[in-house]
Amino acid sequence: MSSKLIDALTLIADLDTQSQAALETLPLRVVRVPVGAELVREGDHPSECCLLQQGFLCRHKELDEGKRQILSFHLPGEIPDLQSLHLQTMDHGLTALAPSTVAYIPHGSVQALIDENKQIAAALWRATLIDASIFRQWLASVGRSDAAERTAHLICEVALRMRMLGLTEGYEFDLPLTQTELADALGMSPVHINRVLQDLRAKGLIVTRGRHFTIGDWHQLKRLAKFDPAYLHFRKPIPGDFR
Amino acid sequence: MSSKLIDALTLIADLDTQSQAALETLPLRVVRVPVGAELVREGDHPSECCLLQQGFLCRHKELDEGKRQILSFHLPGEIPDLQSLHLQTMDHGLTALAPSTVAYIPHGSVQALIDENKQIAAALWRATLIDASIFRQWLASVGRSDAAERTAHLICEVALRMRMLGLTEGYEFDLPLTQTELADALGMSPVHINRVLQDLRAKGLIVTRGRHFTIGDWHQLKRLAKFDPAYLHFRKPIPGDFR
DNA sequence: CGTGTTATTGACCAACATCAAACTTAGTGG
DNA sequence: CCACTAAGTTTGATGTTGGTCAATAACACG
Repeated sequence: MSSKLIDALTLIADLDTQSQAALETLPLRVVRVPVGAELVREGDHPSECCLLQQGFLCRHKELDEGKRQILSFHLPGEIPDLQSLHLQTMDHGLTALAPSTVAYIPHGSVQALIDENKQIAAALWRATLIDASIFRQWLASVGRSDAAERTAHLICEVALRMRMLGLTEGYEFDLPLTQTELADALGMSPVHINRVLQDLRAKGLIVTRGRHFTIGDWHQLKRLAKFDPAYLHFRKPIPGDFR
Repeated sequence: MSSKLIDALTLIADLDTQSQAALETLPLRVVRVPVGAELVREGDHPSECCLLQQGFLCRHKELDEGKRQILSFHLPGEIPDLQSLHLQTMDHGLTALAPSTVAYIPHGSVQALIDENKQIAAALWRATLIDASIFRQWLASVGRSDAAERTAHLICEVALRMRMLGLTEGYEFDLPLTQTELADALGMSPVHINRVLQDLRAKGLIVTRGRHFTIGDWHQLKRLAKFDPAYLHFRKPIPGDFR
């Protein structure tokens, strides 16, 4: 079985078969977690990192008065807290937003692999740099674009990332998020995101049935979002229907 | 002469004398640049990275209609575009906000050092991870706190970073930024940042003479900002006057 | 079914943006 | 050293986006 991790890493970096085989040897402690499980907390000093195999995670910071900011979403194949390898103290939390399967990998095993395989070292570093690139994009969105553009942009991003990871076909996907969670990611209120989504639906840009999304008009959505996937730094070509 | 780079890296990572010596061997192409010089542009494919020796840089994304978001500020000793080592295409620009001295280092030389010295490899990776941590903090600030808190937070961050790098003593420092640039960093309008600054001055939290800042009341400022320096991941203790 | 969560709606309001003008400062050339 | 200019800062008036509050409706699940 070709692992999700390899799918995700080969999407952004070159890995020869030897490196891929080496990745398969990583010892995994597989755990199923329910919605709402906080895998890592702000302030923790993890000794393992966390490969998502199935499900949907987010990283988040809690602020006072119940406010929180979701910092990123994570899809199968990603290692959201790879940074803990070099940053001892977590500056944010990691939580499951859908029922998920997670594989814990001891830092020592990852470090050993990095030490002996430069290709893997580069790929993992690159993965954390792409993380950072996505933070920059979100920062620019939250700082400088309005609610509709920001929302559309997030939908474009998630849809494309899912597609590139081979998790979906075409324009349909599940976004296992409440509107409140969307709001926390986009820096807005639940009420307002509700209205924005209604707007996007009214314009035919998206269709939703519960948490199942269909993109109704990719080109319009992309244009509204001013979405340019360059910041995702994929090494594989983007499929025609998502150009 | 102990280099700024070593000051900055030993602030966040352990480097033995051998590693420090190795860093000193990096070939530097030193250039002086005026205010406004764009060292790297969005879309570029740099073959060198850029060590700031003197001055003040920022990274930024341009949006349409003249809008822009400043993504980070950079102080002497930092390598703002270290990421270009692994991300071929720049997803943002790098510009001097003060007259600066910059040392270009070929990617090849950095990579060679990384390949042969694990301590340096770890330190540089860690530096990019701290970058990312700061993006997360900015994202949370822009997304979830109000103008005054955000502004105070930025002032705390820059003041502390300067102090930790040994660029300043006490509570005084120069911030070579126009209010428009501050606004672009904080995701607000120039008019509004002006009013927020007036407020902070009126409360005695800061004193400004032109672009020279003095922190009038660190504890109050820190409290208003809800500033917790953990996200900067320093390995050295924070001086008493900045606790 | 009943209960808790999530989505939706409407009324109202606050924070912040925009616009335009006046004022200050720093830099430049005569 | 002064006048001139351009850049940056400050102010006031006004507008808008999006937040808050509170109630209702729709689901989801045991």
